[in-house]
Amino acid sequence: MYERKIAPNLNCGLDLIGEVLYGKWKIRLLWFIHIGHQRPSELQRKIPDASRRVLNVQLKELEDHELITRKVYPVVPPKVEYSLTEFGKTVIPVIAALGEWGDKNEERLRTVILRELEKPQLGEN
Amino acid sequence: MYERKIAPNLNCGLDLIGEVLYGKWKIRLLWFIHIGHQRPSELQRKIPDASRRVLNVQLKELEDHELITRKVYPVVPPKVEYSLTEFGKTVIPVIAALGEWGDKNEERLRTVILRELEKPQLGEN
DNA sequence: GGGCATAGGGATAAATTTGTCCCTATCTGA
DNA sequence: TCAGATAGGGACAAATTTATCCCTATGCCC
Repeated sequence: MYERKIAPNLNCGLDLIGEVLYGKWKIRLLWFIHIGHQRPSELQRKIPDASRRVLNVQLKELEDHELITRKVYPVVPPKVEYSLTEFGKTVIPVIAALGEWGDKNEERLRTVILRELEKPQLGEN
Repeated sequence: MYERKIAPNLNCGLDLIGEVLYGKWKIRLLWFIHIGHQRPSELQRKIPDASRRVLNVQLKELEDHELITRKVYPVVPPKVEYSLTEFGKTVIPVIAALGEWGDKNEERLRTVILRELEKPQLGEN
């Protein structure tokens, strides 16, 4: 496992929430679990751009940070279900606010984002 | 300048907002500009853990994404002031929600975050 | 002049995150 | 028996982000 060489900043609320939500797929994972997709294979199908490996890693971190719980059913084939903890549920409105802002401004965001992606080779000196 | 090799996902609002806010210092920059620290040197003093270089890069991206504007005063020594655009102002409540959640749960977050940092060498098998 | 503050950029290195590949294990169904 | 679904981990590579170092330029102050 990777071991940090630089300590994180934990000065303010923004630093703290960043430590637990910052991760390419974490917010999506929380959201999908929230709306009822609780099994790893389901989540992987919902987020096909993420590799299984990374989803597992990020799920583990969410679990370590007490935002979700992992319940293992002693059956074969294995069955695992993730659920939001009470603590995890409290962060859902914040994620919803993020998503709403993104949706509301979809067109504009798409424009400014794609503009940067499409002409990186033209210097603007 | 770094050129992406993998296209970003722009499927939903969460992807879109991620493209413009994802960056170690971006949220902090927006916040500090919001509360009145508008000059680069001021921002650098407010965020001493970030290198000047990276703050400049991230400010440039925020500007490209139309969240802030950069006003240059033709004086010597140089003077530059960043301001939120109208668009940028609309994201402030979302950032505030993030910060509030972090502040409200400060103690718990600090606990779970530090727990992971402090015993990475003890296997849990 | 020398040093500091202002603002910023290029080249490159380091840190961190994310992805790929391959392996384990069990039961079901063809 | 062999393939596929289930869940997951180790080793390693690639991508991406962030930091470091050094450079430019001007005016002020001592």
